[in-house]
Parts: sequence; structure tokens; C-alpha cells
Amino acid sequence: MSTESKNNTALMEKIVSLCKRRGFIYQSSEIYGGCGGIWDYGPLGAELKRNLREAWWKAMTREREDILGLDAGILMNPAIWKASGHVETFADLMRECSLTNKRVRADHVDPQSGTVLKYSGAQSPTGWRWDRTITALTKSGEHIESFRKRIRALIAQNAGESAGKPEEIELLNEEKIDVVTDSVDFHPETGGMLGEARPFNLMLKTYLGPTATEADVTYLRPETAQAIFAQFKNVFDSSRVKVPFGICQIGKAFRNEVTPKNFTFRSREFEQMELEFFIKPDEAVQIISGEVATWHEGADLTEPKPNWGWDMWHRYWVQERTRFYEGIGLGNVLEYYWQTNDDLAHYARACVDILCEFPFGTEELEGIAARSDFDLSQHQKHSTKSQEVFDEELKTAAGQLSDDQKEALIQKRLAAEAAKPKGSPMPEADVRAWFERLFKGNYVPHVIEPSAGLDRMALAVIAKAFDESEKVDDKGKKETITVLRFHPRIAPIKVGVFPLLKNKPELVAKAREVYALLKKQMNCFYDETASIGRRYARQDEAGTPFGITIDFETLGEKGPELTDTVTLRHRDGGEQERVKITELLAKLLPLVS
RNA sequence: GCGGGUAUAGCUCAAUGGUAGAGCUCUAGCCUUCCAAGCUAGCUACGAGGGUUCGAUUCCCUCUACCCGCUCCA
Repeated sequence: MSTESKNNTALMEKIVSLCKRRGFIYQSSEIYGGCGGIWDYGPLGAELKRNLREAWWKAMTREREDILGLDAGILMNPAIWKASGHVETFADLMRECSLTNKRVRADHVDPQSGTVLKYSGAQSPTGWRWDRTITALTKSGEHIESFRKRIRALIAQNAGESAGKPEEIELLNEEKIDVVTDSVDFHPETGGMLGEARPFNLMLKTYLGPTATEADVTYLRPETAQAIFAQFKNVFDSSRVKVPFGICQIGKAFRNEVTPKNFTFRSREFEQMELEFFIKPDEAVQIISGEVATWHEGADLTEPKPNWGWDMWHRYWVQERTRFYEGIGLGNVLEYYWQTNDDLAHYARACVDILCEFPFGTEELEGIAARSDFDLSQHQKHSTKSQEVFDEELKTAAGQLSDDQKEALIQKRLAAEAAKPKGSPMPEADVRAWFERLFKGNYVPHVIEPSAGLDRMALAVIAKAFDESEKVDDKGKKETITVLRFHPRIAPIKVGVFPLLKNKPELVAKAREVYALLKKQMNCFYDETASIGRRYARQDEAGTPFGITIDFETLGEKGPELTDTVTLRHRDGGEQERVKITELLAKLLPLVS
């Protein structure tokens, strides 16, 4: 392990430990030995998550006119998961390579021919031993030595560091056991023998109804997005909105992850915050505006325009989401990964991952995908209910087009279909039928999908806020100071309220008064035990941005002009200022909300 | 799913085939006029289940969880 990764593991351990100690995150069901891949949020974690959730909800719907909220059930008609493709891709029969544990879909194994060799095991000079029977297929034309070399490399990769160098691994008792033609029992890439086909279901299955028969099977949603698509028409019909507009939702989702890891980063139950922003197809924009604005370096994204095509909207949302992350203190740790054509699903036009630096690596926080009209079209097809909207403006504009102009649009689309990098082009008859509907003002909206993980966001914020430093006190004793430098907007506790001394009833009474005044407006913490310095330190560790101390000046000891003023102490930097009690709310509220 | 590692108090660690100790934290009291002060007292632990044994936290097995490396990440 490299020094850096050791340090990062140590850092992660400190963060996990702090999370438990201070009540941010606990292991689920800890008293019963835990529950794999599930985490619980303690008092501070619950506040932090709530603040993040509310910041998102505010930015996505409350502060906008064009986005509406939705709160759908976790359980839905399982037909939704068939339409979305989740049942198919989540419940495949998989076979695993005995050599590398790589999985392949059982029905997707290309037939292989060659000689089958068997070894009773492997060992290396490091003392490492593998007693598993190794069975693998030579590729046609592969030299036996290059085969052995390849097998050694695969074993070394699978075994990790303990096996030492690949070239020093000794393969034991080679035996030629068979020559096969067109066998589907070997991994197409590695040549390793495949194990039995097993269902490999990433969706959590349950039964709706007390009889629990196969007919009652449904799934805990693996994403919140599908509920938005499934309710698209209801929202559209009941809300007097026009495309472009969005529907957003926050909620739990569940995936039976093979390997939950990195603390809460990949867990089996998690919370998603998703927006589906519905836009007109570019062809509709073209007809209405006479042009389609496409993105170029330096394009103005500040305010949406009627002539925006999908990539302008996509860029716009990347920018909006970036601004959001800046607002919660993650601005300078973000990276972007633009998926290539190889990464993209066949229906997707673009997808950018917003990544964030975690102690265990730079990982995805949010994905922003341009998904065309794939999702709504799938639901239209499977449910047989129209997901089209009617666009009066489009109908009027299309009515003014000449037949030649219409044909030109159709030809342009046909050319684009033919040039698609992935998937098969839409047949000409379907394209013409689609335009027929379009010219009448009907289309299935396209969608831009910014999809964020709340738990990841919380972890990112904690990791970013974590700040540890060494301090030497007056007696030369070293101590470690931990401060969580949360942005005040998302800090679980906004203000700590302290009487300078506990055994002076006047100070305590005044402090309780200030506490009562503030706690109606923001989450506050009252603390009168131990020294004032310790109380500051406790709050620093909880990430509380402000401390208020009621001292003798508050009581008028230093004259009337300081009476009813308090010490306001800032977590970052530790500077202090005197503020009148009557002015506290006006000063603090804008900083914390 | 595979390989390796770990599991003792809230946290970080120690010792031990005869049921465990420290530091920090925490609680209470005293004290204390601004950045983890001091004094006194106190709470709290051998991940779960089985086996060996007169006796297991310690040895063995199984399970669970977490960490690391593969794999996976629709």
C-alpha cells in the first residue's frame, strides 16, 4: 500500500470514528452485529442531512417557477421496472470466471474453442498458496508459454499483493484434459472456466399483499426517477405547466450492492435527489424559434432561452448544480467527467459525472444525463398510455411551414439517425410518423436528469469539513484539535450558547433567555459544563459555526453601553465580537439560511 | 463473489487459559471572568454462536460486521 493511500485510509478511519463519537453516523443494528451496507444517522447527522435536503429542495423547486415537487411511494407496480429495463438488467443470470471472478451474463457467452488445461493450484516464493483447481482454455493459436504467462498474470491480479510477482508464481501439476469446440463454459476474455449460472439480482424483492406468492412480487425502487416518469402526465395535467419544466423528488432507493464499501458512499439503502427536467425536442425548438442554439465555449447560460437545444439545457444544469455545490462549501473540490460514446447508454446523448475528492479517491457525487425521450417513450410503449404533450405554439408555428421546409427537417433527422454512433437508426416510416405528430403540436418531451446522492453529499461535506491540527498547550503537552468546518448553511448546529460561568445564576438565566430566543429560529445548543474553552472545542468538533457567550459585560459590569451585549465567537479563526442580544437574529439568520 | 486483515469501554489502545487496565471523552460535585485548566467521585467493554477445557476474552470452528486489494457499480 502506498504511503498516500495509507494516510487516506487513516484519515477515513478518523472520519468514521468522529462520525460515531459525535453522533453523525452509526452502524445499523450495531447491537446485533450490524447489517451490511446500511448506516444510520445520529442526531447531528440527521440535522446535516436535513439541511442538505432542504438546500436542494429550495434550490430546485421553491426558488424556481419551472420545477414542481413529487413524493412518490417506494413500492410501485413492477411493470414500471420492466418498462425501465431494470428487471432485465438487474436480474440477469450471471456466470463467474473461476480464475478472476469476472462475471458475464449467462446468455452472452461467446462460444470458445481450444485446449483445456488444468492445474491443481498455484504457489509463489512469498509463501502464498492457492489450492483451488484452475481450469482454463487456451485461445486458438495461443502458445503454451504465453498462455501460462497470461494465467499467472490473472492469478496475481486476483490474489493481490500476497502472491508477489506474476512471473514467480508456479502453476502446479499441469494436465491437459480436453479439446473443446464452441464451448460456452469459458470466460471469453480470460479463458477461465465459468461457474454455474446464478441469478444476480440487484433489486430488493418483496411481496405486496399478505399471501406472498410469486404474483405479488415487487421491488423496492432502485432509483427515484421512474416514479417521476410514471407520474409525468398527472403532474402535467394538474399543474398548468408548459414544457420546459421539471419535476423533482427526494427519496430512498435500494440496491442489493455486491460490495457495499467506503462507509456510506456505496450502501444498500440510500437517498436520492433527482430532477427530471422536460424539454422540447430540438426539432420543435427549430420550428418555433427558427433556430436551435447549441453550446459553444463561452455560451451565455445565465438565463434559459426559448431557442435552447438539449445541449444548452444540459450545460445549463451542469452549471446550476455546480453553483449549488459551491453554496454548500464544496466548490473547490469538484471535478467533471464527460462520458464518452463508449460509456454512454444507447439512448443517452451526453452524461457528465460531477466528482468529488474523498479520502478513498475521487468519486461520483452526481450524474447529469441528457436522456432524450427514452424514459417517457418506454412508459408510453409499455403502459400504452400516451405520454405526449400538446404544444399550441408548436402547432401554430408548424402550420406556417411549407411542405419543403417540413421535408427538410425530416431529411435532417434521417441523416442524424443514420449517423448515430450507437443503437439502430429509427426506421424512416417511424421518423415520418413522429414528424406527423410533431407538426400537429404533439411530442414526448425529452429530459435532462441531474441525479444526486444525498448520503454521498453528506459524506463529501463531512470529509471536506474535516480539519485536524496539532496544538501544544502551555505545559508543552501536544493535543489534536479537530474542527469540522461546515458551511454555516448546512451545519447541524448553528449556534452554541454558553454562560461564561455555571455558578453565577445571573449568567445562567441570561444565557437561557438568549437560547430560548434563538432556538425558535435555528438549531442551537446550550452548554454550561466545563471551561468555556472546552465548550468552544466541543462545538468546533461538531462543526458549529458560531458561539455566544454570556459574560459579566452582558450583565452591565463594564458599564451600561455593553449591557445586554454578548460575545459572538466565530469557529473559523476564533475571532470575537460584541453583539447586542436584540441584534443577534438579524445578524445570524442570513448567515445560516 | 474471491483473497488478505481486524473485532476489548463512547473513542484510541493494552494485558491475560482463572471474567480485564490506561489515556481521552462522558456524568456529578467543587472551583473557574473567554479557547480542550485543576481537584474529587462515578458510569461504561472482551461482536455472535458452537467446540475443547474444571474454567475461554485468550485455543479451535462457524457466522456477522468493518477495513484493504480484486470484481461489480445497470
